Amino acid sequence: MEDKVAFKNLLEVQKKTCVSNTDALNWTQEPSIRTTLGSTLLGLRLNNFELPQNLEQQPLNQLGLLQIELEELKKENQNLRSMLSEITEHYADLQNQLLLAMRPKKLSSSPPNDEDMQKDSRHDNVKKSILPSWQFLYTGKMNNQITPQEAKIIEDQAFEASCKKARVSIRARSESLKGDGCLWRKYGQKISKGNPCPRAYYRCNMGTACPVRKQVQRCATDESVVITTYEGNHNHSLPQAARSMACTTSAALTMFLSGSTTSSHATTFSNHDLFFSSLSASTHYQSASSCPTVTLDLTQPPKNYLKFPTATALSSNHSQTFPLSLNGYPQQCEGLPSEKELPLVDVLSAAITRDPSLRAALEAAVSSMVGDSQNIHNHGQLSRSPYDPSSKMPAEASQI
DNA sequence: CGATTTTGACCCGCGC
DNA sequence: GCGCGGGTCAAAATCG
Repeated sequence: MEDKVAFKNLLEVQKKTCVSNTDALNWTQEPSIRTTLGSTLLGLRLNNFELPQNLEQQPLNQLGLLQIELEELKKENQNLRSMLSEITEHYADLQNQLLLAMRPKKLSSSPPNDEDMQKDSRHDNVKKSILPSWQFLYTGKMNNQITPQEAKIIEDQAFEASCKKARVSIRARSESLKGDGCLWRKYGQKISKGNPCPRAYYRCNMGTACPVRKQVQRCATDESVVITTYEGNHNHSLPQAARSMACTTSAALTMFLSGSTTSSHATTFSNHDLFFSSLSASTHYQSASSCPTVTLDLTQPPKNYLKFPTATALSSNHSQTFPLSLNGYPQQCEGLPSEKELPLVDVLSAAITRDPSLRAALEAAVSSMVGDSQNIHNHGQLSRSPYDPSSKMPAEASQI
């Protein structure tokens, strides 16, 4: 009897896991998600045929009940497979629409002049380093629809966008801050306009010539909130704590790009210092640097983010913040139909087509971050901070 | 004494 | 062209 109960529980867990992992596939083909879903489906399929060893001793009516459940699960498994193929197809369509929306801008522009040509040659090496992370857009059936010339145009746009480095900004209560696992060297401090608290500038001191920098500043309106902004990618290996943070921020960026919070991610990162359940995110251009910045707000109270992830609302006004929800609750958006009326792919494609700034932000974020997520276990965004109790507390850290 | 922080000067992009 | 503001540099100061 215990075996039967345990087996039913197993089936329930598998059902829930499978459904939530399908949710997780929304508009992303991130390998980790695909792997997770694949292994879950495989496990479900295998377990369908791996009955408990003493099942033969169960009464026939119980066996029949279990067989019925198995049949139901098989059907559900089949449905999930069809959903998966449908979602994959929608994702490819979305990619197509994104590229189509990007094409007219460059195709209608004048031919490149000498200066453009010089710029091209000057940045060829940089382009080559950007391309791999951008190339994922040219996968699947896209290969049949994008000519090499168009691909180059899009590549140019990706380069232009990624010149404005995407940054990750984290808002957190100072008392909740822990070390991010990396060594930082302070190289400057400034009083910025509109905030009496000084802004401190740090450079990663772990690797030689590591380009990663971060800014730390207390919030002007709430001094208990510390805003830490990271920029660049580490060019060296990181300790476990830094990798953990990197996974968290990179995954947040990935989810932002895919427009959903996935249960598989939530499971994967639930043990991290910065917990997704208290996360809300937005991306915007900072006035001074024109950098697209993804902001992770860890000061908000936890939300029930395990609801079915849906489309994110997208602002049509590029001078404002794009309200992007990572908690599964889209924000209503003027000018766009209700998401109850449109599938996610339509909402996203409409918003991307409508808003060039969002498009640029996506390009920049994809260019600078997707490549990192591919090496997520080797590199990281964040590491030991001046707030790490084990490291020395800089004087300005107590001021900000 | 080397490593790190502090702090004023400088650079550069942007808006007017 | 000029002023403003953000970001960086580098010499001096401080720390362990």
